[in-house]
Amino acid sequence: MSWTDERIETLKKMWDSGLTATQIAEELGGVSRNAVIGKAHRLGLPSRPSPVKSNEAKAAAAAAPAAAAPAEPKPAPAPKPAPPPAAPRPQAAAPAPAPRPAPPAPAAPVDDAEFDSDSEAAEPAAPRAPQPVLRSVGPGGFIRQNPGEQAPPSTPAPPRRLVPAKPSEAIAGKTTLLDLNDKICKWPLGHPGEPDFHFCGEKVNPGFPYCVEHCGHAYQAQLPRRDRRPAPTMPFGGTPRPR
DNA sequence: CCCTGATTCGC
DNA sequence: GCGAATCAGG
Repeated sequence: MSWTDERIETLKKMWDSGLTATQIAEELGGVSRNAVIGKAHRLGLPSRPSPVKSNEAKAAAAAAPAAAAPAEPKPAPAPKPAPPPAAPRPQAAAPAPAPRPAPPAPAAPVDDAEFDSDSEAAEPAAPRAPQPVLRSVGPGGFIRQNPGEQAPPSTPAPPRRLVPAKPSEAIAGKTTLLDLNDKICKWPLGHPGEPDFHFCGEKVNPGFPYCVEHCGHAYQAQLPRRDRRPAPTMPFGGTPRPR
């Protein structure tokens, strides 16, 4: 399989949606997850929380002893033909202030307790809210980071597809991956790979990856423990609606 | 073990 | 440019 324009586009969007390389590979078909990752990097797509610590400082010595390392534990920073002006290794790439769905976490129980105007100001309309301890919940009931907050290296474990990729052309008028862009709500509905998997598609709340409505679901103040329910776990995109 | 993404390097 | 092999952390 070759990287056609459409396939690249799909890759970008799925990558941006926080899907794992494996999921993307399966969805695209004909490619391995390595291919997806390799392509993603070649495309310059933003790095995502990887299990591997990003030791920028010491990373130098961690080159590639596997390929050809006879027996020379020479940690000497091989003076490679380093480009004079530019930085040697653009390892630290932390641009996207935009939160992305991923970190699984003890689903934050969200009772249908509404936030009145006189209550906590957890309005999504206030992206730069001074509140430091304002957690939010992502599409699977995942704890999310606030905009501008760099994600701690939490293990991304988006729900796995349980069904093989299907042609899935049963969806018409639905917002598919191909329809995603910076302006529309990326709130996923259904599971990737399922015939009816699609995205919200509403206009996003500026500064957020979701529309106003889904921001309301995604960004909520952490409720007091006492008010939590044991496990209101919500499957990936399981029709997030107030209970 | 499994998973993940990052990186390298032969093609 | 591509991606298998490999690395490395969780």
